[in-house]
Amino acid sequence: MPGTALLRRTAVIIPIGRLGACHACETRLVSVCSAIEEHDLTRLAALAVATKIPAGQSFIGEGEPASDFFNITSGTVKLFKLLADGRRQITGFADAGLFLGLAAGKHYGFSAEAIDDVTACRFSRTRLRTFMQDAPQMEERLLQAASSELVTAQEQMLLLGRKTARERVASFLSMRADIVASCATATDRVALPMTRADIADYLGLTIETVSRTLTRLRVDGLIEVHADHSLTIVQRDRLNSIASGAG
Amino acid sequence: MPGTALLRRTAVIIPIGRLGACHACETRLVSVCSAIEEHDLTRLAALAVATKIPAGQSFIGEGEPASDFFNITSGTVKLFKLLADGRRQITGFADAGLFLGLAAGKHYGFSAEAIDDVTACRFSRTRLRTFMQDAPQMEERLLQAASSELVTAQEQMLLLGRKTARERVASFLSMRADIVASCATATDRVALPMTRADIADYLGLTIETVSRTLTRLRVDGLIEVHADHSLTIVQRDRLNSIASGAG
DNA sequence: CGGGCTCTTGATACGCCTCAATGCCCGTGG
DNA sequence: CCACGGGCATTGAGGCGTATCAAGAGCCCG
Repeated sequence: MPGTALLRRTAVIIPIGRLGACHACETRLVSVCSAIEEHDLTRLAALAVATKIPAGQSFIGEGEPASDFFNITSGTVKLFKLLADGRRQITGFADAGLFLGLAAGKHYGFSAEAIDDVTACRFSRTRLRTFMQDAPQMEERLLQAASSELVTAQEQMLLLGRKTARERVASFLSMRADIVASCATATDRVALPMTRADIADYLGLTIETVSRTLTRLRVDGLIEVHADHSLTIVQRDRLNSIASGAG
Repeated sequence: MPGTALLRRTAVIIPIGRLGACHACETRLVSVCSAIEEHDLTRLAALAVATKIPAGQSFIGEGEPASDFFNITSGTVKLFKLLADGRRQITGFADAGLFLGLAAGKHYGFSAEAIDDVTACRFSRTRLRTFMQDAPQMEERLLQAASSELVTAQEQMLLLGRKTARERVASFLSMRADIVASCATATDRVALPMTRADIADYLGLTIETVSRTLTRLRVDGLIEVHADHSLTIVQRDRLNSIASGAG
């Protein structure tokens, strides 16, 4: 069976204090906080607890009471679900700017672990709910965020249910390239902070198939793989057409 | 390739008028409208257009401007995405009470088609947005609905990425049984209004595999299949344990 | 320089897909 | 009334894509 993984849990997150830094937050423009007006930002800042999460640290466990939301400000997080025998499905990667914790009722429906060193703003759910009663733009923004995540989720279902390994990997690379493109820092290098095992568990494949598929994409001249966990997409259109099933 | 399907589109939905029937709506208690207080219901009713959608009718097309929300009041709808060559992934079935259209930005990210005869309340997105400015409970309720759909979506990703055919079918039947159980009408019969092709496209399998798997579950004494597109689950615990990967 | 981890590559196995045939149900028309 | 046709479901035989098992290379870090 594919997707075997161990769940390491240590309940240590390092709060680095209420910084009141929402005004200066680099990710504010792309994140849910962008909806908040100047005079409300100070109140929001009072709710936010800036935290550091070291690489490899698990900080949300499926089934635990859903007490907090997180807004990632740097680094990358993986979200996943497990079966009893250890098979793992990564349901998404959360990069800087992403709001985390919407997919939860009373309890989290997923687990979360930092891939590299992560900084995030933590919000108490109950306090944020109180805050939203005075700041309906925030609630509207969260609804937008949830809608956008639903679109992404459905796209991923299409990938998992109907795409071939080659199409899945092409889709993944294309997606990652879009994230890079949306950042200010212009570069043609696509960073892949996650391991092959993570990519495999995200795409519903095995490590070996991901590796072989990447090799074939490289041999076919579609990508160039670099040593530092990054790669360059040489033929973006062909990659996209493969990703959409026309390749 | 599995999941081949034709998209039939005829833009006919039959409006049967503003009924002002929100107060009496049978699905109100389970649907998003449950958040609305009595004195606001009349205003909501003025927005809702009750519509009939005949079986087989497509009424939302992926990529079209997302103009409306729908609240299903009877019947079952399938939501799906297509690849260029016709491969299809059904991302969900929407039964009575479900609110439809959250997974959309400016344009719908999916298509929708009635499986059997469907009745639904149609809401203009822009008008509903206006309504929500005075009725924040509605917005909060929509956020809840979106969260709940996200949880379901992640569960489905786990199914599509990591479960075997047997586990997928067991999960599907268990899910359907839960829906029946949540209804007032107590019965041990699980109705399957959708075809084998629909089930296959929902589970990321082929018609034949679904059929064979159902046969095996029947031979193993876990279910009884009836002639009228319904079945009975004989051993619910064993089915559940198969569904969760422990089978 | 060794140990562990990640990644790649090869040989083989297997679960599900593909292709094909048959049966069932039901609406239609003679 | 039955013959016919089309859609849906079941079942079987064989093939293919991805998983599994196994080995080795590259790399980081102590």
